[in-house]
Amino acid sequence: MNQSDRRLEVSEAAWRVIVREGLDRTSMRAIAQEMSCTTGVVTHYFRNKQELILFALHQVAERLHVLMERAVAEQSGCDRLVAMLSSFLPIDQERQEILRVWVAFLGYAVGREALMADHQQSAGELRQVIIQELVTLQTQKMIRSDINPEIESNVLLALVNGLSLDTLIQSQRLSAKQQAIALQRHVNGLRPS
Amino acid sequence: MNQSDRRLEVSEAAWRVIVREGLDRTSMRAIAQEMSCTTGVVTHYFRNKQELILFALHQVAERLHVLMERAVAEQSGCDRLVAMLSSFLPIDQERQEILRVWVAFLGYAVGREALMADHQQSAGELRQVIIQELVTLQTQKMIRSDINPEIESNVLLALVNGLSLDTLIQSQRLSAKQQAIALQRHVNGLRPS
DNA sequence: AATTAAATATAACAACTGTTATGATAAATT
DNA sequence: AATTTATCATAACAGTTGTTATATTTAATT
Repeated sequence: MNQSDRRLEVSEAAWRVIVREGLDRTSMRAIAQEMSCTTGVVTHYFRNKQELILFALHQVAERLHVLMERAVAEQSGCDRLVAMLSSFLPIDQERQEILRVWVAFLGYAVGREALMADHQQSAGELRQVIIQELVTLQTQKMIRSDINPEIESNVLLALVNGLSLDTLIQSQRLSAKQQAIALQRHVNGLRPS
Repeated sequence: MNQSDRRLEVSEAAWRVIVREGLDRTSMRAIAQEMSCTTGVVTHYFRNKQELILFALHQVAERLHVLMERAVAEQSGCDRLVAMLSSFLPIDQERQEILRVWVAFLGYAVGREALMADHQQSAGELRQVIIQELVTLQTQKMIRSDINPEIESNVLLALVNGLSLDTLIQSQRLSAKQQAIALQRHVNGLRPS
C-alpha cells in the first residue's frame, strides 16, 4: 500500500465521520476509531488537523472534477453542458456524500476567511471548465451570442448548487427527474431563438 | 427591558460571534464576552446550548419572514414575486449576515438529522408563501397555466439560494444587479407566451 | 423599609480536544 | 542477518467545552 493511498484512506474515514456525525464532531480520535486504529496513524500521515481538514476538502473538488471529465467525454453540444452540470446534482449516493461534505465545510468556513478562500479557489476552477464549455458552444452557435459566458457560468452553477441544497433543506423536495428538467429548461433558454 | 428582549440580545450576540468566528467557536463564554458579561447571563436565559442554538436558528427564518412580508406590501404582479424572492439575496448587510448564519447552521446540521429537520421546517414555511404567490399569479393569468406552483417554488428557491451562495464561494462573483437580472430572467420565463 | 424574586457573577466539575513525545512493531534496505 | 526506516500504539499535556451549583447584586413587590 502506497503512502498517498493511506492518506486517502484516512481522508475517506474522515468523510464518513463528517457525513454521519458532523464536522465539529470529527475529532482525530473519531477518525482513528472509524478506521479501527489509533490516533497514531492519523498524526503520522497528517502534520495536524488543519492539514487533514484541508486535504479532505480538496477531495471534494477532486471528485467533482472527475465526475465532470467523465461527463465531458460522453456527450456533445448542449447535452454535454447539461451532463457536466449534472455532476453537481446529488442524483446518486456518491454525489449525495460529496454534497454533504461540501456543505459541512462551507458552514465551517463561515468566520474562517482562509478556508473560505480555499472554497473559492475550488469553485473558481470548476467555474473555468463551465466557462470554457460555454465559449465553445457559443462558437458553434448552439447558444445565443448575447450570453456572457463568465456571468452565465455563475448563474448555471448557482442553479445546480441551489437544486442540490433543495434535497437537503426541503422535505417536499424535487425528484432527480424534476431537478434535471429544471436544469434542462434553463439551458434551453440559452439556445438561439 | 423585557425578558424576551434580553433573550434576543443574547441571540444577536451569538449571531455576531458566528459571523465573525464561526459556529463551532461560538461557545457560551464567547457569547457572554461578546455582550460584555459572564456566562451567568447566557445560562439564565437559555436552559442549555442546544436551546440557544435553536433559538438563534429560528431567528433566521423569522427575519426572512419579515423581509418577505415587507416585500409583499410594496409591489404587485410578477414584480412582487421577484421582490419576495429578493429577500433571500444578500444585497445588503443584514441579508449577508442572515446568509452567513444560515450557511453556518446548515453545515452544522450535516450529521444532525434533528437539526436538519428544523431547517426543513423553516424552509417549508417560506416555500408555502412562494407557492401561495404562484397560485395567485396563476389565477390572474400572469404566469403560465402549465406551471406547477409546488414544483416551481422549489426551483425558484433553489435559484435564489444558489445565487446567494455564489457571493460566498465565488471570487469572481455576480454583482447584486447581475443577481437581480438572473432572477428576473427566470421569472420572465414563467410568463404566458 | 423589608422581603422576595430576578438577574448576574464566580467557580468548580468532568469530558473532550489537538498536539506532542515516546515506545513498540513491522517493513524495507543494506 | 543486521540495521535502518516507516508505521502504528500509548500516554500524557494543557486548553477548551457545556453544565451545574452557589454567591452576589439588582429590581420588584409587599
